Amino acid sequence: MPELPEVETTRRGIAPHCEGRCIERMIVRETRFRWPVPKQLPKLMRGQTIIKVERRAKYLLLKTTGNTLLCHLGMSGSLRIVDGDCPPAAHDHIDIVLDTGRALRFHDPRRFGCMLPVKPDETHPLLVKLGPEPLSEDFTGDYLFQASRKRKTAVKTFLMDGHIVVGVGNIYANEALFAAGIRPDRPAGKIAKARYRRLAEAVKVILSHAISRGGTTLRDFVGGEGKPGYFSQELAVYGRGGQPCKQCRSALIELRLGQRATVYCRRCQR
DNA sequence: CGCTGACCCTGACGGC
DNA sequence: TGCCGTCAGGGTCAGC
Repeated sequence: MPELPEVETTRRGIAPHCEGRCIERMIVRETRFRWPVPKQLPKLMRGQTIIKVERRAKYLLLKTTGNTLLCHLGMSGSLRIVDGDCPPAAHDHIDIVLDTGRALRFHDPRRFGCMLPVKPDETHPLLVKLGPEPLSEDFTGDYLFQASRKRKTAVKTFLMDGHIVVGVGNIYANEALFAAGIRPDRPAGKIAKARYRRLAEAVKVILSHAISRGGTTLRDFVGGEGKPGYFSQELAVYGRGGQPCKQCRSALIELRLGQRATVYCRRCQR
């Protein structure tokens, strides 16, 4: 389940194989995604050269000499480089065939992802209202403090809201709140500035660390070159409800906040 | 405007 | 063994 580190890992994996390469053709075997793939997409992209592979939030942007391809991996998606003669397996829905003889292959069993064209110099509506990147200098504890005033929602729900900050999904929200010593169900508007500074720092440290390790593989995520990320043993709380806290050994509490599994330590998080 | 819950989808897993 | 219900999850949208 790709979160920001997985998407960034994918970007770094595919960029060297894509940048400067021409799209020979696109093969679309399935169009039913979160938003349908437009019928004219292969025709639109054929012959364009990929200039740069960028990331915004969990979206990948393949900038070309024509349209930009906006791609989201959803929950189960992956984008990897395959040899041209590699036969498609189940759920290998889209191939972007490059002039190197290889192809960028979009695999997405649950089809929560998307692949959409964006005209040059346009910003897709999906990207307009996004909050700052968590690893940018715009994302600070002071910013979180300001944005959270008068908000009654749980701090974890607040942290996962893409209008506030992008790319912090369920796994990393749980982990960052543990690292910062903040209870996930505490109302966002009632948390002091100093604690938000700790939280912003924790988000940055955890995301950077996960990127340096190639993302968190929980089930079957693979990066751009097909290499799995590190497994989940470094996670302090996520998926460990009922097990002892790694810091104080008391049993971790598991509950649901906004439909999401939430795990925390009653003693270490206040 | 803020917040909650439904929804999209398939694979994994547990119970019987 | 095999069937079936439940869960997982990001992000958008409808409704209050």
